[in-house]
Amino acid sequence: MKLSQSFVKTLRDAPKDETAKSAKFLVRAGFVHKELAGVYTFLPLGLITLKKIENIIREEMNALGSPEIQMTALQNPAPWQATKRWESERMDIWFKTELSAGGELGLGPTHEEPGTAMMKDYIKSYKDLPASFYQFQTKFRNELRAKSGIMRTREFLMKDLYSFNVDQAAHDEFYHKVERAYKNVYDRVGLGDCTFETFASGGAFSKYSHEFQTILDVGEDTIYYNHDKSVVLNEEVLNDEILADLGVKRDELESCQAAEVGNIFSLGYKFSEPLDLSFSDKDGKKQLVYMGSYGIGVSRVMGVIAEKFADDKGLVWPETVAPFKYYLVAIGEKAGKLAAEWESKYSDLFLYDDRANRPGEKFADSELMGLPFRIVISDKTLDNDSLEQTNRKTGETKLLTIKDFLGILTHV
RNA sequence: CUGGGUGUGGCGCAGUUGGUAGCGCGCAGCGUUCGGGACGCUGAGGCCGUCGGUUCAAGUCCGAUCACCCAGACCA
Repeated sequence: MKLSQSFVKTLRDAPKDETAKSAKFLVRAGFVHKELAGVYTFLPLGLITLKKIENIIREEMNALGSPEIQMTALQNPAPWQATKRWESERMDIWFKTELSAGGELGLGPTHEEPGTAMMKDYIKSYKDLPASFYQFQTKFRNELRAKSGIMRTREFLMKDLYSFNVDQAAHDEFYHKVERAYKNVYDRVGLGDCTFETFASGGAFSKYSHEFQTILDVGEDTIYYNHDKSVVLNEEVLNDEILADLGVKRDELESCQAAEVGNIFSLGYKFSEPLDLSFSDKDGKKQLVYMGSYGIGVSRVMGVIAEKFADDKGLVWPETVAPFKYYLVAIGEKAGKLAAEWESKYSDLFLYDDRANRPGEKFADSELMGLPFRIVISDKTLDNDSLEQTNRKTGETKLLTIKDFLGILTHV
């Protein structure tokens, strides 16, 4: 892609209303554009990054054998009324609106209710189970206070998965598969080393749930862990009961800040009962469906990655989620022609800085945008049939021959 | 929602005791530059968040309101 077509106008100074390091860089580097507090447009570079994360999650969800669908943002109040979650006193994050013809609608903050209600049409018999589906969808939450750039917003992209099983044993088996899939996701986006499955409150649904928490200074949650981090729990469940359940003592736990990047819940009959999602078992007896729900905030994960790896010069994207692998800088006329050629041939790999700016600015911007490698070709290097490759993370620079480099490209 | 703070060209900021707005960056043109955010000259761009008040006169004083930020609370 050509930088001139990427809506990138890098800023020397971050707008003063951004505080989080990640938000400052994401705005300065032209990944996102702020519309309102907690409401962001994803510009070309930001959207490509978001889609890369989305695709990693999609692959892992597909590997579970779960199909992808897309539900609606607009919500029918009826199923929410059935579960007593329509009233704003019970769910204070609703964005509600109304139909011109009369009647109220909501903008979905999550999708347990419509998902459960919908499945009444597809689950009739034990033969229809197990079932599950997932989606990527824009969620709306009327947060009292948005903050930290794209890590806590009022409109955000979420992957949510819902599972339907005949009983708890069948559910538990699927739940463990999702746990493993989530670990794969965090490994693949580069957060594996610093993300831990954490005991958390089950809220209204169950005794405990599991969250995936990424250790992060500016994270909103406090987590506690034992020496080898084999036991990690959220502060909200730090009590004698769970300490006994987990077999750890309070004084052997340390704490740190962390950001929640995913959660998995055993819902049990919490939704199937009020919405009457049931099936006929082998004896023709009616049974309630045992449910689970599993979420990953895709845009928040992007924010956490940005926050986690940024250094004082800018963003540092892991290769798996970077919008492009190479930031291409050409110095000189001959080099410019070659760069344009590479960009048109491998447009998914190169972000070609085709601006008329001086090299120094391009170098600084390449560091701000944080692509894994910067490639510099100049008429000088071309005379030696070579180019310069700089690793964004380590700063290490090496010379490669054009031939070797093109060889690497064709193997990507 | 409670408490605190901020709104002045695209971004960051200054603006004295009220007298009709300025700087840096960015942007446009010309020229010199061209491997680490160059330099010179010229130029464009602002109802000072909004509404109302006080005053001969308001960016500046008063009131209201909106937006944004921080801390807390909240957070399937």
